[in-house]
Amino acid sequence: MSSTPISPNGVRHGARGRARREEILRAAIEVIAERGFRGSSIAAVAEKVGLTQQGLLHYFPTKDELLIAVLRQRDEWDTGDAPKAAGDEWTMGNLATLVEANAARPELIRTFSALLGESVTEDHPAGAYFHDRYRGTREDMEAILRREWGERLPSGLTVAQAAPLLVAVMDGLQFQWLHEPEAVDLVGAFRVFVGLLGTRAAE
Amino acid sequence: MSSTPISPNGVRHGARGRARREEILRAAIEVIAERGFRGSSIAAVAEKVGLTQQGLLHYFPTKDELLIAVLRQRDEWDTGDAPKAAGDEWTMGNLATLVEANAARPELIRTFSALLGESVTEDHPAGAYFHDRYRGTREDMEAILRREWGERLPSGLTVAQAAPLLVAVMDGLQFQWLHEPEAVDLVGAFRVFVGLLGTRAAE
DNA sequence: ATTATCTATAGATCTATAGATAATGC
DNA sequence: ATTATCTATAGATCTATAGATAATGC
Repeated sequence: MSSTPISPNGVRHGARGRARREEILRAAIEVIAERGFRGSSIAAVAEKVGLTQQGLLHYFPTKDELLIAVLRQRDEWDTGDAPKAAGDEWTMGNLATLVEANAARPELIRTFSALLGESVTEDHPAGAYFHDRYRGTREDMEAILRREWGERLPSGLTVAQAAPLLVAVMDGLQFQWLHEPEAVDLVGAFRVFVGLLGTRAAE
Repeated sequence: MSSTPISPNGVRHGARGRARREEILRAAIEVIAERGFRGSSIAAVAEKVGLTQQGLLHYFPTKDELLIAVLRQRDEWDTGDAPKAAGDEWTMGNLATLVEANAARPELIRTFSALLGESVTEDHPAGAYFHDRYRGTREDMEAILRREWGERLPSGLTVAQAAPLLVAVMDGLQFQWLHEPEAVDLVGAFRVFVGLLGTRAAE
């Protein structure tokens, strides 16, 4: 029995193959940022890494499986590179730092936003991913808010009320920022919102 | 000289044609809600109204022109049907009512959200539209906020700070709501946010 | 005349399968 | 042996143009 790792699609890969897969995923993220998922062809991704379309299909047997892998990888490069020190819990503070880091990687944001848009259409291969992700993200936000302020924020909102708003503000600001980066201060606006949540309401 | 109105693409239409155009736009909105723009074919739209693909192209000579017309029409059906009495100014109150009305028309929201996502990709035919729309919407929000509370809101934010957040919350909540309508209270969450903006901060 | 539709069709793509060949790794 | 790639190709689509025909409106 070989101990060679098996990728989610069952194909075995050595170190060489693993590097190739990552290269392909990087290219796929770029292509999706440019044309969305439905609008992009696997041939365009293949060309970017110097493969034929059929060569790429050796690593990811279908276009949908490539997308699933992209979503996983994107997540990792996004939150994985996060400024959160190992072992530390997330806090409102480093959440803002994450937004700051994102602002430096517009292609990751563009890919995410394009896929988020497509994902609301019927039978989209990213539909389940976003459905689950949102549920999880709201829970994560609740945990962070609770750790920071307890069940009720200084502004008077409950964590259950604030969490979806926090997620909405992050997603929504990204769209405005992608369309007009000069006019929208992604990080600044996010900080203002966090400040609003944490401001004590008058009696 | 005929007084027959001329549509944006230069084709003349009588009452018959105008009704047909509207029928096509309604079908296009449905198809885009299902498959996005890049993912949908004009043939699918044509079939919905009982035309051949080539028959549809008589009314909208290219797929892109169909999309532009869809965006215009969607806007009209959205804000046009708004609960704002004729002549009245927009207020925070009927903004919430607009969100309420939207929640009853998920297909319009789905079309909007899918197109918004696609629009951040390169050379997308809706790119200019969304760019301009965001700029305009932020200005509209600033005007509404200013009318309601003056240059500084009770919470301490300036209208310039609050406007992009207001837009972001609306867009962002819609995505969460489309993915999990049972878990996200679109109208309720929006109202909570408006309340947050209008809550007086403690000294 | 003009408007509304249709048939026919060119010319691009796109995904995925089949099967060959070259390179690598025990 | 297994992995990495390639050529060939089937089978679907998709947009848009050309040109014919039927219906409608002054």
